[in-house]
Amino acid sequence: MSDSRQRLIDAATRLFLGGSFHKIGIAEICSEAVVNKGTFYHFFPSKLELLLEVIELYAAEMFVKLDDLAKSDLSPPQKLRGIFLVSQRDNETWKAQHGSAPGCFLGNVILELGANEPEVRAKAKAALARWNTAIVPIVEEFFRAEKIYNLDAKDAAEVLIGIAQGANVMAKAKNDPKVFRAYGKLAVELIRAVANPS
Amino acid sequence: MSDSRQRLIDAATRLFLGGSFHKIGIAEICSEAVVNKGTFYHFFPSKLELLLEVIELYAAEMFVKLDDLAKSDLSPPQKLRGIFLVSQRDNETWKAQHGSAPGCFLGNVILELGANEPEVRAKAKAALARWNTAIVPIVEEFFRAEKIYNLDAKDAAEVLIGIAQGANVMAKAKNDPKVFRAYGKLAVELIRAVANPS
DNA sequence: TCCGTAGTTGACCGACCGGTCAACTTGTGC
DNA sequence: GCACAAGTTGACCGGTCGGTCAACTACGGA
Repeated sequence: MSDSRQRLIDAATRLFLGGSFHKIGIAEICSEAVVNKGTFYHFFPSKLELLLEVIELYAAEMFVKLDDLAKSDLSPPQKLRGIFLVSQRDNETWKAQHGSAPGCFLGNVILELGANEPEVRAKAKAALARWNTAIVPIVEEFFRAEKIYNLDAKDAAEVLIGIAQGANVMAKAKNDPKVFRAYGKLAVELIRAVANPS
Repeated sequence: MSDSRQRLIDAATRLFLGGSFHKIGIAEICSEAVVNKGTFYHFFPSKLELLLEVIELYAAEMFVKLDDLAKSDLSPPQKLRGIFLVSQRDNETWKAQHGSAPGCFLGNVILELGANEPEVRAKAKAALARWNTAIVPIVEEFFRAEKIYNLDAKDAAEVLIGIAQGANVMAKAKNDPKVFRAYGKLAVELIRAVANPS
């Protein structure tokens, strides 16, 4: 069994995250994967099809991280903040290796292609929905701990994802993954505030 | 006096917002602006240089909108929420004409080019800082109205911008500008909550 | 009227784009 | 040992990329 296909996916994941879909050429992906162009088209019908697969895998990886977080033994508020720390760690790791905070691959893809590639947007939307299901248990646990009964966990989870996407934009703009810490802290207060309006 | 230069900027603004920097070619910009390629390079040394100018103008336009909002006679909480309604209206207008929510041009540019083009990132960072100065009066007014004395208006303004960026990502992912309303509502509660921690 | 400058034109450049293809090698089941 | 599929190769395709350039026109000031 050849691993060319996997090498192509790995290479594309790295290159797309570090650059952008339209900037990275197939030749570059093949070069990074040490594979010939013909082999690329043996495994993928088009560059876009490869992207869809990369999105899928990125989404799955992130889902696992969030799921692990949900199953961890951290305190409920710590878990909530942990959602942001996951992104922070990813950004820090990448920046240490490449010099720039990359943001969230899903957010990058949505903003670059969301308006013109319906398949990409649909895939990204589905990925966000999956992340939502990973976060809901965290939110529910937080609700139980804080005796919050008047909020919908799914709605809250979605807002958290949105704020995390915003934090990714700011982290990339400032090239500083530390911004996530502030947003994580605020998110906890936000949920409490919405549950107990003044 | 020729208006070719302005037409090029207008065309590029439209095309970049609807697509992405790397996807749009100079030929396409020239075609949209009804200008020859040679003329393009008479006014701009490179495609990137044009982008920088487009960013500048987009940032200035948004600054005016936020500044007008600050000077309006809306109530303090309404002004806070208005920050999000500005983006919502922009997205709605564009979607009505082109079918897709475009997000925020600044966010789009940051995620696509922020990691690889230091000039772009610097420009975008500066633009975010200018928006911050437009929002600070809104936040300060809100602080006065709510008798909040323990928070820094500049910090709060920055968080608001970050959340608005996140809302733009979500709006583009769902192709639904209505999401802004929820984030605007939440932002008000968030500020209150951080000021009065439980 | 003439000059200089600003603006315009479109052919042209080499490089690269995404994608194709027919020939070839390698691995597998029988 | 053979057949067949899976995988690999790299030359090749038309088209487009960002950018250059020398020739040309339009126009305001002296």
